[in-house]
Amino acid sequence: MPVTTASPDAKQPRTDRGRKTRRAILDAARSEFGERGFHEASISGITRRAGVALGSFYTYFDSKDALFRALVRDMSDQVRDHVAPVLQSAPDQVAAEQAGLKAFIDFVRGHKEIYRIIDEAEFVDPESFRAHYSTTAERIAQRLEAAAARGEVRGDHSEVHAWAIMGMNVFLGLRYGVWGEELSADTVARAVARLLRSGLVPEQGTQSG
Amino acid sequence: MPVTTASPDAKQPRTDRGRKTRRAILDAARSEFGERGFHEASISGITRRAGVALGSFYTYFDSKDALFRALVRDMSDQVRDHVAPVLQSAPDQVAAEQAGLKAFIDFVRGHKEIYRIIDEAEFVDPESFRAHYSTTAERIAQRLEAAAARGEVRGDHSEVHAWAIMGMNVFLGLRYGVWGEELSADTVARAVARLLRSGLVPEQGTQSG
Amino acid sequence: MPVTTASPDAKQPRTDRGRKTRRAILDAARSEFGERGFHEASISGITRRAGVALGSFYTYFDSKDALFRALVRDMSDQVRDHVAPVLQSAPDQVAAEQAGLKAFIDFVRGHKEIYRIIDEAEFVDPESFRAHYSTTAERIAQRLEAAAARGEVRGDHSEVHAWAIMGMNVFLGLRYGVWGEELSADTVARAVARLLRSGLVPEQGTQSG
Amino acid sequence: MPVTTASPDAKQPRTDRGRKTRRAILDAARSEFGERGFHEASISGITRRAGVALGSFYTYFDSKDALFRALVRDMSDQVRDHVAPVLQSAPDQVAAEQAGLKAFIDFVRGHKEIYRIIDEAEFVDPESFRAHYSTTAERIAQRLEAAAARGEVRGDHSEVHAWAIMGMNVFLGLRYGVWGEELSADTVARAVARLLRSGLVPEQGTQSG
DNA sequence: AATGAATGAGAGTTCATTCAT
DNA sequence: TATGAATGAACTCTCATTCAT
Repeated sequence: MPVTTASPDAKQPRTDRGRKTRRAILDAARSEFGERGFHEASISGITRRAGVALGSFYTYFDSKDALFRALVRDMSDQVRDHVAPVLQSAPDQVAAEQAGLKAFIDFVRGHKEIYRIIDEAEFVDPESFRAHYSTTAERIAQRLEAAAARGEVRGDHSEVHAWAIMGMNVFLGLRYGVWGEELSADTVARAVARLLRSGLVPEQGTQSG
Repeated sequence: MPVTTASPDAKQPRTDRGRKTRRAILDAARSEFGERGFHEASISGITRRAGVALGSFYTYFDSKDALFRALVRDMSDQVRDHVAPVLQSAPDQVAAEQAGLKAFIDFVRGHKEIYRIIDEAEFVDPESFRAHYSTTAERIAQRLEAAAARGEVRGDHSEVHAWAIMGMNVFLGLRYGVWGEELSADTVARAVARLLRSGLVPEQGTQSG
Repeated sequence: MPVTTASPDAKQPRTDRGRKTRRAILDAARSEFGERGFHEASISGITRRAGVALGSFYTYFDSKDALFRALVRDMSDQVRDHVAPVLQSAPDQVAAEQAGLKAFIDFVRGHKEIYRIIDEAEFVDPESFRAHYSTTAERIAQRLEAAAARGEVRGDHSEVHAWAIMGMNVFLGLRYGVWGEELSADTVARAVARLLRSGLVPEQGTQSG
Repeated sequence: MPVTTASPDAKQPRTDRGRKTRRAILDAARSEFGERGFHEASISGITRRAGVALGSFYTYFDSKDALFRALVRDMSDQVRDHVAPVLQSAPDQVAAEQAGLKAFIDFVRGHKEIYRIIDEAEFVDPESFRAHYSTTAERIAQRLEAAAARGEVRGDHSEVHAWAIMGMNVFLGLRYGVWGEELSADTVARAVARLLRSGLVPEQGTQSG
């Protein structure tokens, strides 16, 4: 069992058959919650999709809530794992954010249920919801501060900037990842990078304040 | 019949007493939905808060869903009405967005339930949810395009910029309006305005790309 | 007020306006009960059809049940009033029953709601239901006995015969009055008369196997 | 899968325990619907009688309506199964109808709830109601036509005769099966048989006034 | 470990009836 | 006499959870 994500949920399967059942339930839950939302989703619907008996659910999860929490953490981790690598290899911080946004939109296009699941945590399990966004924002803020130390960006208001960037990313992911794909992920990310680099106002150098 | 607010819900009260009851139910619903969320909220809880009988609810609303929809539209309109005026008097577009964000955070601080209600529409009544954010983004995009015509901002990718700005505003409202008030609305709005004006990267003029 | 049907329902209107309102409610009730049945029918539906306010209903009727009872008695009387006259002028008893059945089917074709209303009394107000059919059967039995005294029919088992005749009439009315009109009322009545006159078996007495 | 009773209702029990529970609910429903009628009957009343939890009802039936439909079909089949055998062994068609009516009245005396249940279908599930009576009448008509081919009865108007016979049977069952037992089933059946054989009119042709 | 029947609290909704105006 | 808002008991149905097998 990995140390970092030792879960307090217990109910870990002890046999191979068990592991397979648990995995089937988790996958089914992702579809069910994604398609119908937490409240409309039902345990019986999940076990039906998973092809296991209703009662088996409680062999692996304590409750509907516990399953949902596990799923939110899982998806949150998946986003991070998908985006984190591309941040490393960028030449500067703005380029890193650009690459991150592109990777994020790409990920979202392949996992459209992520919005319904993470956003619904606001109602089902506010702690998970707060944890997800607080952690994400903090990571961005740390990157910005490191970049500021390297002189790449201004160092004031890193937290505000972090939340602003996260907000942009989330809504652009919703708009161009889930709702429509009129623009390529790359186009969107480049437009945002330019905004981050020099703002919206043209001909910066010649403006008199 | 006024064109702007003609509601298709019927069930409008015909007496003063009726109007007062309907208003009481709406107010109670705002609290109940805000505090407990749509699914945890109950009609009986709402009528208890409103001080009317359970059955009276159905004198004015067709269903729990219909009430929720009415509420979402109502709050959506309220935000717009609160923010719109301050946009007019700004000297330029960036200043307008700054004023708008400040007004928005202020509004949110006085109506913290707005997030729970509008966001939950994603699950309860996706159409309202989409309508709210699509409309909001379009309004921003139009402002940007008008500003571009005046030479105040770049005119490319107005839609992307609009969604980016809306995303920033929403998350900053959540962070500094609902979750905490460590920074003044003005401080946050100024930080964002500077980002919009000239980006995150210092000493713009001397960078060689 | 006629002596014979002095109703204990009280709530008789005292003005012309009142009489018109009461009549409107009764007519509306006939349609509503006929179309939707007693339980699906609603007082508000009836008053809506009648074009009067909900509360006005209770000015003229004590309850939904009382209205229903009034209606059953009313329709029961109407059938009788429609059928009775034709019985008088028949040359013999079988001819009378033939004329009665024809008149009944004709009446039913113009008042298809009668079955739903009278039959539903079995559930809503069993006493009305029993009263309607017992009275009808007794009337037939008395006619048969009078006819037997005149030598027109056999005199044994008049009650059984009365119920048999009533049963035939009711189901033929349902079949050829309400459900379909493939045969004329006259054809049906003549077929039944022949059955009553000489039975179903051909050439009595001379049958060879 | 047996062809004859393949029910489209799904929700069939898979264990013996389940089969017993389903049966208990059906039996309880028969009593409850018979005593109180469809609308006054309640699911909770049924499950209370059956000695199972309220929720268990929905393990085996989709709705109150679905249960009612199942019951109507069940009782309709039971009558047929009870009456059909005695029709076979009669020497001629009139004798068959006599035996059938006797069997029917006997059955009704042991199952007085059958009228309330089948008749209420007119309001709750008109299709079942029509199906029951149309099918019954058709069966009688076919018997009459076969008998006509054998020269036992007249062959004209078989459908009218079938509905007439069914109507007699139904009302005589109500009168002497459910409402009172003043006459034996046999007496009633013999009186009807004589009517069918030779009509109501005495000594055809030799009557002197 | 797996099954699926059983449980019952709790929800939204309807509508006959009352009553203040 | 007429109105229509207010009432609340009662209903059907859902589903997370438990448990005997």
